Amino acid sequence: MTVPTGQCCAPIAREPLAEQTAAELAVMLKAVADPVRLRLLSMIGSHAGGEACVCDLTGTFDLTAPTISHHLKVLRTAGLIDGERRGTWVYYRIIPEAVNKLGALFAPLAGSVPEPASQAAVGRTELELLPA
Amino acid sequence: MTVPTGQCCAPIAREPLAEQTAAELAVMLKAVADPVRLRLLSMIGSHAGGEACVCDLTGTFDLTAPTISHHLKVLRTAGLIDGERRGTWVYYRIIPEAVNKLGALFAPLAGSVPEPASQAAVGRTELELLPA
DNA sequence: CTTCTACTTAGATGGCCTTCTATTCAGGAG
DNA sequence: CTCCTGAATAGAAGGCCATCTAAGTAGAAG
Repeated sequence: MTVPTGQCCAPIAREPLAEQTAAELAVMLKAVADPVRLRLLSMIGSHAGGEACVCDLTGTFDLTAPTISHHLKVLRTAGLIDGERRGTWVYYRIIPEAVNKLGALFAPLAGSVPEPASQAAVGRTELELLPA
Repeated sequence: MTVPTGQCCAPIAREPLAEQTAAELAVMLKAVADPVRLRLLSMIGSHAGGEACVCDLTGTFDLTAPTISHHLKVLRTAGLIDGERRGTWVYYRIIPEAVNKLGALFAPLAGSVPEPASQAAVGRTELELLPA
């Protein structure tokens, strides 16, 4: 028994992903699988106050405003960020639950170095994959 | 100070991703951002013995063998899996470090519920993003 | 050596995706 | 009201990607 068959690894390595689950996750992953969108998500998430104005984002890239707007829409459609207009500017913020869902997919892979497992149930949302 | 500016969230929300880092991560994410490849990765990772023969994978999909082979090559090129031929069959296995790298990107996002942070340094590889 | 099976490579096709320019919408200022 | 700025939408062009069929390679078996 090389693998204990209990819960040992990342959800993705625990049991085969159902077809529909994979399709749903792929939508989110596809939104993040772009250098520009990945940086946008990172810039929004790391911005002071947890939110960033579009005007803070456009200057960083050699892209036109409509292109940035398009990428933001992709992220928003995938449920990763949310936008709100306040006066002249539009502010975007990360939706933590969505990001956590991606993290939980790959996160706790014990791998070749089986850690002492000292933080079993701390209130994480590791298994909340299906109730999308 | 709404955000402590210390290490609080997922790496992606801690500081803006560098351009090159985002490009490298996007390659890996793009490999995973496909329903078929996501299921392939899951099937390989969850297979008994930690490895799966190609013949075990082809039957699950309504796709031709060359298409499956193509997807496996994408996953292998991205560094997510590794393949080995033993006799007649070819066996693929997951590369845990690569999957961990994706997990670490999104994983420990405290989000709206700041947990007591009881598992600061357990030996995780959370910060091993840049030394790709 | 020939043949069969498992898998990969080569090349082509259709669709999706990123980016642009041009236009439109939303709010504030004069 | 009119003008200006910030942002989104519309539509088009070009490239990339998933999939297929056809052909090639690797190993076992007769």
